[in-house]
Amino acid sequence: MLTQRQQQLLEFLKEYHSNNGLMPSTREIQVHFGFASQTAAVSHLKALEKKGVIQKVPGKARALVFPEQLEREEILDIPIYGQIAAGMASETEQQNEGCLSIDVATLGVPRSAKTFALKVRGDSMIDAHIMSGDCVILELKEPRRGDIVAALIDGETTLKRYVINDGMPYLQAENELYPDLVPVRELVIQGVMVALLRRGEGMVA
Amino acid sequence: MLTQRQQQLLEFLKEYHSNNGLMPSTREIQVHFGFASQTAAVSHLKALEKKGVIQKVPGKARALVFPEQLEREEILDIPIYGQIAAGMASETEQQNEGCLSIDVATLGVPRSAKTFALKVRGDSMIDAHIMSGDCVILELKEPRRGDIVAALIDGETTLKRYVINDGMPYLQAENELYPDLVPVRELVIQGVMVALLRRGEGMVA
DNA sequence: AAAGAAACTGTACTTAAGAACAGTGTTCAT
DNA sequence: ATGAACACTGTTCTTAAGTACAGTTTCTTT
Repeated sequence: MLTQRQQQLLEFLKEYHSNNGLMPSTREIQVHFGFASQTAAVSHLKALEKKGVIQKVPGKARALVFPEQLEREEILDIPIYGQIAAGMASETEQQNEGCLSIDVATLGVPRSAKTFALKVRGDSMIDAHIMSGDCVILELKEPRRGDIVAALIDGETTLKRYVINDGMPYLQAENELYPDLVPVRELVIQGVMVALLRRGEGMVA
Repeated sequence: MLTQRQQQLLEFLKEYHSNNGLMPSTREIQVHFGFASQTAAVSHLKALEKKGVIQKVPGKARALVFPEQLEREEILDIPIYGQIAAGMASETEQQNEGCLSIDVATLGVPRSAKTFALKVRGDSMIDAHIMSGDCVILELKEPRRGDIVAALIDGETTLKRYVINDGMPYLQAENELYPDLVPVRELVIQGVMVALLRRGEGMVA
Protein backbone atom coordinates (compact mmCIF):
# COMPACT_ATOMS: atom_id res chain seq x y z
CA MET A 1 0.00 0.00 0.00
CA LEU A 2 2.72 2.47 0.92
CA THR A 3 5.62 3.04 -1.41
CA GLN A 4 9.14 2.52 -0.20
CA ARG A 5 9.75 6.21 0.21
CA GLN A 6 6.49 6.73 2.00
CA GLN A 7 7.40 3.92 4.36
CA GLN A 8 10.66 5.70 5.09
CA LEU A 9 8.79 8.92 5.80
CA LEU A 10 6.43 7.16 8.16
CA GLU A 11 9.27 5.49 9.97
CA PHE A 12 10.99 8.80 10.43
CA LEU A 13 7.81 10.32 11.82
CA LYS A 14 7.43 7.49 14.31
CA GLU A 15 11.05 7.60 15.34
CA TYR A 16 11.07 11.37 15.73
CA HIS A 17 7.85 11.29 17.69
CA SER A 18 9.09 8.52 19.90
CA ASN A 19 12.32 10.36 20.64
CA ASN A 20 10.97 13.86 21.03
CA GLY A 21 7.35 13.45 21.98
CA LEU A 22 6.26 15.71 19.16
CA MET A 23 6.10 15.69 15.40
CA PRO A 24 8.77 17.10 13.12
CA SER A 25 8.07 20.21 11.08
CA THR A 26 8.09 19.92 7.32
CA ARG A 27 11.47 21.64 7.23
CA GLU A 28 12.93 19.16 9.68
CA ILE A 29 11.73 16.37 7.45
CA GLN A 30 13.34 18.20 4.56
CA VAL A 31 16.78 18.36 6.13
CA HIS A 32 16.57 14.80 7.41
CA PHE A 33 16.05 13.43 3.92
CA GLY A 34 18.28 16.00 2.29
CA PHE A 35 15.55 17.45 0.12
CA ALA A 36 16.43 20.64 -1.65
CA SER A 37 12.86 21.79 -1.32
CA GLN A 38 10.50 21.83 1.59
CA THR A 39 7.66 21.02 -0.77
CA ALA A 40 8.96 17.47 -1.14
CA ALA A 41 8.20 16.83 2.51
CA VAL A 42 4.80 18.46 2.22
CA SER A 43 3.71 16.37 -0.72
CA HIS A 44 4.85 13.20 0.98
CA LEU A 45 2.79 14.09 4.00
CA LYS A 46 -0.19 14.71 1.77
CA ALA A 47 0.25 11.28 0.25
CA LEU A 48 0.48 9.69 3.68
CA GLU A 49 -2.67 11.46 4.74
CA LYS A 50 -4.53 10.35 1.63
CA LYS A 51 -3.59 6.79 2.47
CA GLY A 52 -4.87 7.26 5.98
CA VAL A 53 -1.75 6.52 7.99
CA ILE A 54 -1.52 10.02 9.40
CA GLN A 55 -3.92 12.87 9.96
CA LYS A 56 -3.11 16.53 9.53
CA VAL A 57 -4.70 19.37 11.43
CA PRO A 58 -4.59 22.28 9.00
CA GLY A 59 -3.17 25.56 10.13
CA LYS A 60 -1.50 24.19 13.21
CA ALA A 61 2.16 23.64 13.79
CA ARG A 62 3.59 20.14 13.98
CA ALA A 63 0.03 18.95 13.84
CA LEU A 64 0.38 15.42 12.55
CA VAL A 65 -1.35 12.62 14.38
CA PHE A 66 -1.36 8.88 14.02
CA PRO A 67 -4.99 7.76 13.89
CA GLU A 68 -4.35 4.91 16.34
CA GLN A 69 -3.09 7.42 18.83
CA LEU A 70 -6.38 9.29 18.82
CA GLU A 71 -8.39 6.17 19.49
CA ARG A 72 -6.31 5.26 22.48
CA GLU A 73 -7.38 6.31 25.89
CA GLU A 74 -4.84 7.72 28.25
CA ILE A 75 -1.82 5.53 28.82
CA LEU A 76 -1.21 4.64 32.43
CA ASP A 77 2.35 4.20 33.62
CA ILE A 78 2.06 1.65 36.34
CA PRO A 79 5.11 1.40 38.57
CA ILE A 80 6.30 -2.03 39.62
CA TYR A 81 7.14 -1.89 43.29
CA GLY A 82 8.93 -5.19 43.42
CA GLN A 83 8.07 -8.54 44.84
CA ILE A 84 7.88 -7.49 48.42
CA ALA A 85 6.14 -4.24 48.94
CA ALA A 86 7.39 -3.89 52.47
CA GLY A 87 7.99 -0.28 53.22
CA MET A 88 5.33 0.83 50.85
CA ALA A 89 3.30 2.42 53.57
CA SER A 90 6.41 3.82 55.21
CA GLU A 91 8.41 6.74 53.99
CA THR A 92 11.00 4.42 52.48
CA GLU A 93 11.37 5.17 48.81
CA GLN A 94 9.63 2.47 46.83
CA GLN A 95 12.07 1.00 44.46
CA ASN A 96 10.77 1.23 40.97
CA GLU A 97 11.57 -1.95 39.12
CA GLY A 98 10.39 -0.71 35.80
CA CYS A 99 7.01 0.25 34.57
CA LEU A 100 4.03 -1.14 32.76
CA SER A 101 2.45 1.22 30.26
CA ILE A 102 -1.09 0.23 29.41
CA ASP A 103 -4.11 2.02 28.07
CA VAL A 104 -6.76 2.59 30.75
CA ALA A 105 -9.39 1.10 28.45
CA THR A 106 -7.29 -2.03 28.06
CA LEU A 107 -7.08 -2.41 31.80
CA GLY A 108 -10.67 -1.52 32.42
CA VAL A 109 -10.02 0.86 35.27
CA PRO A 110 -11.22 4.43 35.69
CA ARG A 111 -8.86 7.10 34.39
CA SER A 112 -8.35 8.45 37.88
CA ALA A 113 -7.48 5.08 39.36
CA LYS A 114 -4.34 4.89 41.44
CA THR A 115 -2.60 1.74 40.35
CA PHE A 116 0.62 -0.09 40.97
CA ALA A 117 2.00 -3.50 40.18
CA LEU A 118 3.67 -6.27 42.11
CA LYS A 119 5.58 -9.24 40.85
CA VAL A 120 4.23 -12.44 42.31
CA ARG A 121 6.63 -14.73 44.07
CA GLY A 122 5.60 -18.15 45.21
CA ASP A 123 2.57 -20.24 44.47
CA SER A 124 0.17 -19.35 47.24
CA MET A 125 -2.40 -18.21 44.69
CA ILE A 126 -1.84 -20.99 42.21
CA ASP A 127 -5.41 -22.25 42.48
CA ALA A 128 -6.55 -18.84 41.28
CA HIS A 129 -4.17 -19.43 38.39
CA ILE A 130 -1.72 -16.78 39.44
CA MET A 131 1.78 -18.02 38.85
CA SER A 132 5.12 -17.10 40.27
CA GLY A 133 6.53 -14.39 38.05
CA ASP A 134 3.19 -12.92 37.06
CA CYS A 135 2.70 -9.20 37.37
CA VAL A 136 -0.36 -8.33 39.34
CA ILE A 137 -1.88 -4.90 38.78
CA LEU A 138 -3.59 -3.47 41.81
CA GLU A 139 -5.78 -0.49 42.39
CA LEU A 140 -6.00 1.49 45.57
CA LYS A 141 -9.61 1.04 46.59
CA GLU A 142 -11.88 -0.62 49.07
CA PRO A 143 -11.98 -4.40 48.65
CA ARG A 144 -15.23 -6.20 48.13
CA ARG A 145 -15.80 -9.77 49.23
CA GLY A 146 -14.15 -12.22 46.90
CA ASP A 147 -11.60 -9.73 45.63
CA ILE A 148 -7.98 -10.70 45.46
CA VAL A 149 -5.98 -8.20 47.47
CA ALA A 150 -2.44 -7.35 48.41
CA ALA A 151 -2.24 -7.10 52.17
CA LEU A 152 0.48 -6.25 54.60
CA ILE A 153 0.97 -9.02 57.12
CA ASP A 154 3.94 -9.01 59.45
CA GLY A 155 5.74 -6.45 57.37
CA GLU A 156 5.43 -8.44 54.19
CA THR A 157 3.00 -8.07 51.37
CA THR A 158 1.12 -11.15 50.29
CA LEU A 159 -1.57 -11.79 47.78
CA LYS A 160 -4.71 -13.32 49.20
CA ARG A 161 -8.41 -13.57 48.60
CA TYR A 162 -10.50 -11.26 50.72
CA VAL A 163 -13.49 -13.05 52.18
CA ILE A 164 -16.04 -12.10 54.78
CA ASN A 165 -17.45 -14.67 57.17
CA ASP A 166 -20.07 -13.65 59.72
CA GLY A 167 -19.16 -10.01 59.20
CA MET A 168 -15.50 -10.68 59.88
CA PRO A 169 -12.98 -10.15 57.08
CA TYR A 170 -10.51 -12.94 56.44
CA LEU A 171 -7.65 -13.53 54.09
CA GLN A 172 -7.47 -16.80 52.30
CA ALA A 173 -4.73 -18.37 50.24
CA GLU A 174 -5.62 -20.14 47.03
CA ASN A 175 -3.45 -23.17 47.61
CA GLU A 176 -4.41 -26.15 49.71
CA LEU A 177 -0.88 -26.49 50.98
CA TYR A 178 -0.95 -23.06 52.57
CA PRO A 179 -2.61 -22.10 55.83
CA ASP A 180 -6.15 -21.84 54.74
CA LEU A 181 -7.40 -18.85 56.65
CA VAL A 182 -5.45 -15.97 58.02
CA PRO A 183 -7.35 -14.31 60.83
CA VAL A 184 -7.25 -10.61 60.52
CA ARG A 185 -6.59 -8.03 63.13
CA GLU A 186 -4.41 -5.20 61.95
CA LEU A 187 -5.35 -5.61 58.35
CA VAL A 188 -3.72 -3.23 55.90
CA ILE A 189 -5.06 -3.68 52.40
CA GLN A 190 -2.60 -2.18 49.96
CA GLY A 191 -4.56 -2.74 46.80
CA VAL A 192 -7.21 -4.70 45.01
CA MET A 193 -6.22 -6.79 42.03
CA VAL A 194 -7.71 -5.51 38.81
CA ALA A 195 -5.57 -7.22 36.23
CA LEU A 196 -2.75 -9.63 35.67
CA LEU A 197 0.02 -9.58 33.14
CA ARG A 198 2.11 -12.62 32.39
CA ARG A 199 4.94 -12.28 29.98
CA GLY A 200 8.00 -14.17 29.07
CA GLU A 201 10.03 -15.97 26.54
CA GLY A 202 8.87 -19.53 26.66
CA MET A 203 5.70 -19.11 28.70
CA VAL A 204 6.78 -22.44 30.12
CA ALA A 205 4.71 -23.88 32.91
CA MET B 1 3.29 20.24 45.17
CA LEU B 2 1.28 21.78 42.38
CA THR B 3 -1.03 24.66 43.14
CA GLN B 4 -4.69 24.38 42.29
CA ARG B 5 -4.33 26.51 39.21
CA GLN B 6 -1.30 24.58 38.03
CA GLN B 7 -3.24 21.36 38.46
CA GLN B 8 -5.96 22.80 36.26
CA LEU B 9 -3.39 23.74 33.64
CA LEU B 10 -1.91 20.25 33.67
CA GLU B 11 -5.31 18.66 33.37
CA PHE B 12 -6.10 20.83 30.40
CA LEU B 13 -2.85 19.87 28.74
CA LYS B 14 -3.57 16.18 29.25
CA GLU B 15 -7.12 16.47 28.04
CA TYR B 16 -6.18 18.49 25.00
CA HIS B 17 -3.36 16.11 24.16
CA SER B 18 -5.56 13.10 24.60
CA ASN B 19 -8.24 14.56 22.35
CA ASN B 20 -6.06 16.06 19.65
CA GLY B 21 -2.82 14.12 19.78
CA LEU B 22 -0.82 17.31 20.10
CA MET B 23 -0.22 20.04 22.61
CA PRO B 24 -2.12 23.32 22.75
CA SER B 25 -0.37 26.56 21.85
CA THR B 26 0.02 29.19 24.52
CA ARG B 27 -2.73 31.21 22.90
CA GLU B 28 -5.09 28.25 22.97
CA ILE B 29 -4.41 27.89 26.66
CA GLN B 30 -5.08 31.59 26.99
CA VAL B 31 -8.53 31.45 25.42
CA HIS B 32 -9.46 28.26 27.26
CA PHE B 33 -8.88 29.87 30.63
CA GLY B 34 -10.11 33.25 29.49
CA PHE B 35 -6.83 35.02 30.18
CA ALA B 36 -6.58 38.54 28.85
CA SER B 37 -2.89 37.99 28.21
CA GLN B 38 -0.99 35.22 26.55
CA THR B 39 1.78 35.72 29.07
CA ALA B 40 -0.37 34.18 31.79
CA ALA B 41 -0.27 30.86 29.96
CA VAL B 42 3.44 31.18 29.34
CA SER B 43 4.31 31.79 32.97
CA HIS B 44 2.15 28.89 34.08
CA LEU B 45 3.96 26.62 31.69
CA LYS B 46 7.25 27.87 33.07
CA ALA B 47 6.11 27.00 36.56
CA LEU B 48 5.03 23.53 35.46
CA GLU B 49 8.37 22.99 33.84
CA LYS B 50 10.24 24.11 36.94
CA LYS B 51 8.27 21.56 38.92
CA GLY B 52 9.17 18.89 36.41
CA VAL B 53 5.74 17.79 35.26
CA ILE B 54 6.28 18.96 31.71
CA GLN B 55 9.28 19.63 29.52
CA LYS B 56 9.55 22.41 27.00
CA VAL B 57 11.60 22.33 23.83
CA PRO B 58 12.59 25.94 23.26
CA GLY B 59 11.99 27.51 19.89
CA LYS B 60 9.63 24.84 18.68
CA ALA B 61 5.90 25.08 18.27
CA ARG B 62 3.56 23.16 20.57
CA ALA B 63 6.67 21.58 21.97
CA LEU B 64 5.54 20.45 25.39
CA VAL B 65 6.20 16.91 26.47
CA PHE B 66 5.24 14.87 29.49
CA PRO B 67 8.43 13.29 30.86
CA GLU B 68 6.74 9.89 31.28
CA GLN B 69 5.90 9.94 27.61
CA LEU B 70 9.54 10.20 26.64
CA GLU B 71 10.54 7.24 28.75
CA ARG B 72 7.94 5.03 27.18
CA GLU B 73 8.83 2.86 24.28
CA GLU B 74 6.51 2.70 21.36
CA ILE B 75 2.95 1.73 22.20
CA LEU B 76 1.69 -1.30 20.36
CA ASP B 77 -1.97 -1.47 19.44
CA ILE B 78 -2.76 -5.14 19.51
CA PRO B 79 -6.01 -6.07 17.82
CA ILE B 80 -8.22 -8.65 19.46
CA TYR B 81 -9.43 -11.00 16.78
CA GLY B 82 -12.08 -12.64 18.88
CA GLN B 83 -12.40 -15.98 20.51
CA ILE B 84 -12.45 -18.01 17.40
CA ALA B 85 -9.93 -16.90 14.86
CA ALA B 86 -11.47 -18.95 12.12
CA GLY B 87 -11.17 -17.09 8.88
CA MET B 88 -7.99 -15.44 10.00
CA ALA B 89 -5.98 -17.05 7.29
CA SER B 90 -8.72 -16.51 4.77
CA GLU B 91 -9.64 -13.23 3.21
CA THR B 92 -12.53 -12.79 5.61
CA GLU B 93 -12.23 -9.55 7.45
CA GLN B 94 -11.05 -10.21 10.96
CA GLN B 95 -13.48 -8.69 13.31
CA ASN B 96 -11.74 -6.36 15.64
CA GLU B 97 -13.17 -6.76 19.09
CA GLY B 98 -11.26 -3.91 20.59
CA CYS B 99 -7.64 -3.36 21.11
CA LEU B 100 -4.95 -3.72 23.71
CA SER B 101 -2.48 -0.85 23.87
CA ILE B 102 0.72 -1.80 25.60
CA ASP B 103 4.28 -0.53 25.57
CA VAL B 104 6.62 -2.86 23.69
CA ALA B 105 9.01 -2.85 26.63
CA THR B 106 6.19 -3.93 28.93
CA LEU B 107 5.42 -6.83 26.66
CA GLY B 108 9.00 -7.74 26.03
CA VAL B 109 8.67 -8.16 22.30
CA PRO B 110 10.76 -6.56 19.56
CA ARG B 111 9.38 -3.30 18.16
CA SER B 112 8.86 -4.88 14.80
CA ALA B 113 6.91 -7.85 16.15
CA LYS B 114 3.61 -8.62 14.50
CA THR B 115 1.21 -9.30 17.32
CA PHE B 116 -2.45 -9.98 17.85
CA ALA B 117 -4.60 -11.16 20.69
CA LEU B 118 -7.21 -13.83 21.21
CA LYS B 119 -9.71 -14.23 23.97
CA VAL B 120 -9.48 -17.67 25.50
CA ARG B 121 -12.63 -19.73 25.69
CA GLY B 122 -12.77 -22.99 27.53
CA ASP B 123 -10.37 -24.58 29.94
CA SER B 124 -8.17 -26.69 27.74
CA MET B 125 -5.09 -24.85 28.97
CA ILE B 126 -6.10 -24.60 32.59
CA ASP B 127 -3.07 -26.58 33.77
CA ALA B 128 -0.89 -23.89 32.23
CA HIS B 129 -2.97 -21.46 34.31
CA ILE B 130 -4.68 -19.93 31.35
CA MET B 131 -8.28 -19.30 32.22
CA SER B 132 -11.37 -18.83 30.17
CA GLY B 133 -11.71 -15.12 29.49
CA ASP B 134 -7.98 -14.42 29.51
CA CYS B 135 -6.52 -12.47 26.66
CA VAL B 136 -3.59 -14.21 25.07
CA ILE B 137 -1.13 -12.10 23.15
CA LEU B 138 0.53 -13.88 20.28
CA GLU B 139 3.38 -13.06 17.99
CA LEU B 140 3.76 -14.21 14.43
CA LYS B 141 6.95 -16.23 14.54
CA GLU B 142 8.32 -19.72 14.37
CA PRO B 143 7.40 -21.78 17.42
CA ARG B 144 10.06 -23.45 19.50
CA ARG B 145 9.47 -26.62 21.44
CA GLY B 146 7.50 -25.99 24.58
CA ASP B 147 5.93 -22.80 23.31
CA ILE B 148 2.23 -22.28 23.66
CA VAL B 149 0.79 -21.63 20.25
CA ALA B 150 -2.46 -20.80 18.55
CA ALA B 151 -3.05 -23.33 15.80
CA LEU B 152 -5.69 -23.80 13.19
CA ILE B 153 -7.24 -27.24 13.46
CA ASP B 154 -10.35 -28.10 11.49
CA GLY B 155 -11.10 -24.48 10.79
CA GLU B 156 -10.96 -23.50 14.42
CA THR B 157 -8.20 -21.90 16.39
CA THR B 158 -7.15 -23.54 19.59
CA LEU B 159 -4.45 -22.87 22.09
CA LYS B 160 -2.06 -25.73 22.65
CA ARG B 161 1.45 -26.47 23.71
CA TYR B 162 3.83 -27.17 20.85
CA VAL B 163 6.01 -30.18 21.57
CA ILE B 164 8.38 -32.18 19.46
CA ASN B 165 8.71 -35.89 19.92
CA ASP B 166 11.18 -37.84 17.78
CA GLY B 167 11.37 -34.97 15.38
CA MET B 168 7.61 -34.85 14.93
CA PRO B 169 5.70 -31.81 16.09
CA TYR B 170 2.66 -32.40 18.26
CA LEU B 171 0.07 -30.24 19.89
CA GLN B 172 -0.78 -30.92 23.46
CA ALA B 173 -3.59 -29.65 25.63
CA GLU B 174 -2.85 -28.65 29.19
CA ASN B 175 -5.82 -30.34 30.73
CA GLU B 176 -6.02 -33.99 31.62
CA LEU B 177 -9.64 -34.13 30.57
CA TYR B 178 -8.80 -33.19 27.01
CA PRO B 179 -7.37 -35.42 24.30
CA ASP B 180 -3.78 -35.43 25.29
CA LEU B 181 -2.00 -35.34 21.96
CA VAL B 182 -3.22 -33.98 18.70
CA PRO B 183 -1.32 -35.55 15.86
CA VAL B 184 -0.30 -32.97 13.39
CA ARG B 185 -0.57 -33.09 9.67
CA GLU B 186 -1.68 -29.85 8.11
CA LEU B 187 -0.43 -27.77 10.98
CA VAL B 188 -0.99 -24.05 10.68
CA ILE B 189 0.58 -22.15 13.52
CA GLN B 190 -1.04 -18.76 13.74
CA GLY B 191 1.03 -17.33 16.51
CA VAL B 192 3.24 -17.98 19.49
CA MET B 193 2.08 -16.83 22.88
CA VAL B 194 4.26 -14.09 24.32
CA ALA B 195 2.05 -12.68 27.03
CA LEU B 196 -1.23 -12.99 28.79
CA LEU B 197 -3.55 -10.35 30.11
CA ARG B 198 -6.29 -11.10 32.58
CA ARG B 199 -8.58 -8.35 33.60
CA GLY B 200 -11.91 -7.98 35.19
CA GLU B 201 -14.02 -6.70 37.96
CA GLY B 202 -13.93 -9.35 40.62
CA MET B 203 -11.04 -11.44 39.33
CA VAL B 204 -13.17 -14.24 40.71
CA ALA B 205 -11.98 -17.75 40.11
C1' DA C 1 1.24 7.07 -26.93
C1' DA C 2 -1.06 9.07 -23.25
C1' DA C 3 -2.18 9.65 -18.62
C1' DG C 4 -1.17 9.55 -14.00
C1' DA C 5 1.09 8.81 -9.93
C1' DA C 6 5.46 9.33 -7.47
C1' DA C 7 9.27 12.00 -6.31
C1' DC C 8 11.07 15.75 -6.44
C1' DT C 9 13.11 21.54 -7.30
C1' DG C 10 12.45 26.60 -6.47
C1' DT C 11 10.31 30.74 -4.95
C1' DA C 12 7.11 33.48 -2.42
C1' DC C 13 3.65 34.51 0.98
C1' DT C 14 1.16 34.38 5.43
C1' DT C 15 0.28 33.27 9.91
C1' DA C 16 0.79 30.55 13.88
C1' DA C 17 3.17 30.72 17.82
C1' DG C 18 7.16 31.31 20.85
C1' DA C 19 9.88 34.87 23.42
C1' DA C 20 10.99 39.25 25.83
C1' DC C 21 10.00 42.97 28.83
C1' DA C 22 7.67 45.99 31.98
C1' DG C 23 4.16 46.09 34.94
C1' DT C 24 -0.02 45.14 38.99
C1' DG C 25 -2.25 42.95 42.91
C1' DT C 26 -2.40 39.03 46.26
C1' DT C 27 -0.97 35.76 49.44
C1' DC C 28 2.12 33.75 52.48
C1' DA C 29 6.06 32.54 55.10
C1' DT C 30 10.23 34.52 57.64
C1' DA D 1 7.51 44.44 56.81
C1' DT D 2 9.56 42.41 53.27
C1' DG D 3 10.93 39.45 49.89
C1' DA D 4 9.25 35.69 47.17
C1' DA D 5 6.19 32.84 44.84
C1' DC D 6 1.66 33.03 42.53
C1' DA D 7 -1.54 34.78 39.24
C1' DC D 8 -2.13 37.63 36.24
C1' DT D 9 -2.44 42.37 32.27
C1' DG D 10 -0.63 44.65 27.98
C1' DT D 11 2.45 45.32 24.20
C1' DT D 12 5.89 44.22 20.86
C1' DC D 13 9.06 41.54 18.23
C1' DT D 14 10.76 37.53 15.75
C1' DT D 15 10.76 33.31 13.74
C1' DA D 16 9.02 28.86 13.21
C1' DA D 17 6.25 26.67 10.23
C1' DG D 18 2.19 25.89 7.29
C1' DT D 19 0.41 27.02 2.47
C1' DA D 20 0.29 28.00 -2.49
C1' DC D 21 1.70 27.66 -7.13
C1' DA D 22 4.47 26.61 -11.18
C1' DG D 23 7.64 23.49 -12.83
C1' DT D 24 10.75 18.86 -14.01
C1' DT D 25 11.72 13.96 -14.22
C1' DT D 26 10.92 9.21 -14.01
C1' DC D 27 8.40 5.54 -13.75
C1' DT D 28 4.42 2.56 -14.38
C1' DT D 29 0.03 1.16 -16.33
C1' DT D 30 -3.55 1.27 -19.57
